[in-house]
Amino acid sequence: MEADTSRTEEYLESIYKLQQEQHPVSTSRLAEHLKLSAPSVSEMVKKLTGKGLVFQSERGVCLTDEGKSLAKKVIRRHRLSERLLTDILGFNWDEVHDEACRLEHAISPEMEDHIAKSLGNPRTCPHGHPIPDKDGKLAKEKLKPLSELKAREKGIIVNVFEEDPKMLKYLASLGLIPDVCVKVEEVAPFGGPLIVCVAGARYALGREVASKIKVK
Amino acid sequence: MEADTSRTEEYLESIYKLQQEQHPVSTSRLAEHLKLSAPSVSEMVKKLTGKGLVFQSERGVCLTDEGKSLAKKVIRRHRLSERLLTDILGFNWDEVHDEACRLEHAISPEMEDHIAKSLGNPRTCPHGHPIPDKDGKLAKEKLKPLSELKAREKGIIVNVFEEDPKMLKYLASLGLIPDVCVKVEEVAPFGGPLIVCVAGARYALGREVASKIKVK
DNA sequence: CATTAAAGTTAGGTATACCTAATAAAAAAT
DNA sequence: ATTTTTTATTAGGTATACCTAACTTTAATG
Ligand SMILES: [Mn+2]
Ligand SMILES: [Mn+2]
Ligand SMILES: [Mn+2]
Ligand SMILES: [Mn+2]
Repeated sequence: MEADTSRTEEYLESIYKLQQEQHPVSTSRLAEHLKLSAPSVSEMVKKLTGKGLVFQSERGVCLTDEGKSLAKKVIRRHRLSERLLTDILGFNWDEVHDEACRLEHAISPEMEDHIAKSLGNPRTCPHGHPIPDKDGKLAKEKLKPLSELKAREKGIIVNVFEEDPKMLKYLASLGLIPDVCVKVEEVAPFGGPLIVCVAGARYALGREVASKIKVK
Repeated sequence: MEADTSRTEEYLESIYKLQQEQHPVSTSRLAEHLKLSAPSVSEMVKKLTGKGLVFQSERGVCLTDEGKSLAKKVIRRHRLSERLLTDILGFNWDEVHDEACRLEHAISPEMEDHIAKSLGNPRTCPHGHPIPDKDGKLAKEKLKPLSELKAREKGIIVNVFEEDPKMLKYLASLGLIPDVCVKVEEVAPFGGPLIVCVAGARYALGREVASKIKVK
């Protein structure tokens, strides 16, 4: 039962996020996401294994139940922080990720409760991702990336799997934010762009970008 | 121009606060306030000296101009955090110190600005201490401890120099909070208690406690 | 199948910030 | 003026979390 540091939290958070895209998380992806060298991550993963927070399968790192639970606590604090920053402090959605990534380690359970209460127990972060509740329960919906819609199909944006401020700013400038209805007008062949219609306007969106936007 | 860590900030903050009570700050007082061993503090002070943030005089540690400036930035973030916690998130004044002491290191200049703006540029923290402005300017008033008032003298509480939650809770329960008018009814001799009148009620207050309450 | 490339780990090292035990210096008390 | 006490520092050590360079293992490719 060793003390848990903010670095531990940061690793677990990253592993949790990455495993949503691809299940066992490779050391190299983790290192890239955390902007650390591979050996640093390799070493830390060993320590996390020792603490019973992760285990290493054939193809990569997996969270244990305890690790998953801690990760969700961190993610709850992260997403509540983001909401605090946008809804109360007037930040834009593209400015909150890094800020929240620091705040999440400085927030006590009491502050977490106060934020949740003040915000009226929000269900999602500004990017549309669900906020785990106190028991770690996470609402999961069946979503598909916008890039998989066919021509003339419509969808409502649920979330945006992206943390790069520039990309987020760009998406917001097109009105591609949660709860907005998008219609795919055309899909260019050979992995080409999508022509989408948002609030009456038409835009060409690269596949890569469109794959980050999850719709229902 | 080395990177500045949260520990550096914490030391400078403590030194700044302690020097207000007694100018050059002794290693032992600093160690006690930071809840660290004397050798740890001794060592860290040497490092801070190397960074040009403090210097050691005959009787103790003093902040350089750069150290003072950094300390005031930390204190600004601390006090703005406290205000955020009480005014927006609904904390009581006795619950915010430790929380703010962690938040202050996780807040960017942008967040600092957003908090200040959202709160309407508050001039003081919930305990009545002035919030340094962006340029480090600090409003200073001539105050005296409540314990120095004579019988039948009145004062308005400006601030409470105390961070212990229990004490703060006690003071709030008596209504001894900033902007409240207190009248000293009697002063018991030989360092005995003061009988004070607050909002029509009468209380006996120890000298020690009364010395923490600054009035004008 | 052999070679090359990618991914992961070991080895050895650094910086930061803490600790206890021992020692030195300064202040207070006798 | 000694002795005692307090205060400060040095010495030696630990934990955490990072690094580069070198090596090993695994996967991909000709
Ligand atoms: Mn984070
Ligand atoms: Mn988010
Ligand atoms: Mn602090
Ligand atoms: Mn305060």
